[in-house]
Amino acid sequence: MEEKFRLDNQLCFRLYTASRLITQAYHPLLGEYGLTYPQYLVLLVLWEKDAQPVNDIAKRLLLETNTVTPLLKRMEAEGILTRTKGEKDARQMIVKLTKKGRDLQNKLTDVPESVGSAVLCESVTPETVPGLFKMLDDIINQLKDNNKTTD
Amino acid sequence: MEEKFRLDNQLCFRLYTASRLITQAYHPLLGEYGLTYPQYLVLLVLWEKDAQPVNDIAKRLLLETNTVTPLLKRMEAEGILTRTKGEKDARQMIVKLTKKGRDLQNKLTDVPESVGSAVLCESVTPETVPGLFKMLDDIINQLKDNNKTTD
DNA sequence: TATATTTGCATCGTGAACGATATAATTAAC
DNA sequence: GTTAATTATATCGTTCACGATGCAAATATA
Repeated sequence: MEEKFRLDNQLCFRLYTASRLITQAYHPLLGEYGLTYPQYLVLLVLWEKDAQPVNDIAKRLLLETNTVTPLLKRMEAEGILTRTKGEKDARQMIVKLTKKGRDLQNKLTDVPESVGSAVLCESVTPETVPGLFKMLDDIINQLKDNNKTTD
Repeated sequence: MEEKFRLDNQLCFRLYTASRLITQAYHPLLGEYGLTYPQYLVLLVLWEKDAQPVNDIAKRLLLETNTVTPLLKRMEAEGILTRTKGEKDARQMIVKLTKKGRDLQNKLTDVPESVGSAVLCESVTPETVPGLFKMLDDIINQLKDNNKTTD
């Protein structure tokens, strides 16, 4: 009874905490440009491929549209992107970066390395990161399917 | 420029997503008893050691008290725990489990294994989990210190 | 071509996270 | 023993997450 409930035996608590702490590490870097971490994720998606419907962005980030929509609206209010009705499909909202949104990539050029180096430590090195990625990807794929089929 | 900004190269996005998806896996199991995942974490802490001040619970979970206080109030409203002023130090609020809070441990007895097995996959096995734990712990310790010294 | 179903997005409500700030009790400094 | 600094907790405002629900456009079915 005791052992399985010990906080120190919980994978989820570690993931939850590590996620929160890395997000906090991003905070001062992104905050300089008025961005939050989820907004930064949206930028990563749009820098890879501009002009996507809300749904594609949500799917890429494994989030629901009801999370992404308000997030996009705030970014629109900041002048980072535009949301325009799709021409082919009037239900879609096509999200496009503005010049300001594109320019942010240059301003944030040091962010990935800065956070990356903050994370490096004894057991997390350029050699071990691929293995860590593999495990996290497997967990994500496992649960992504699981949380859908169990509906 | 391209490569370092690719979503697929981001450790944080993986941690963020994995954390969210595992939390979602807990949801149906905990929801049955009206609990959220952070509330479950509070229970884990109190099951290990009952009658702790708010600060000790917050420190254990690496959360701020302004996150934990409202959480505890909701749990108090549910009759899971009590919050009473400390006798030795009147600033402290001592958090104690009620019978209902203690009894939840028996009701949730299958939760750890249930979620644990949902996560198991090719690269995440009883053999590899300790290594994963080590990496996450190192990241957490690294950033825990970092986010404090950089103040 | 009507009607039913699905799809894409939005709105609403609740519960975290967390920075900033406030308040009261304790401790330290003088 | 006042006053100053610290500590423990709480309050407030903003931004996610996300379940539930609503609505309009598109697609499938009869």
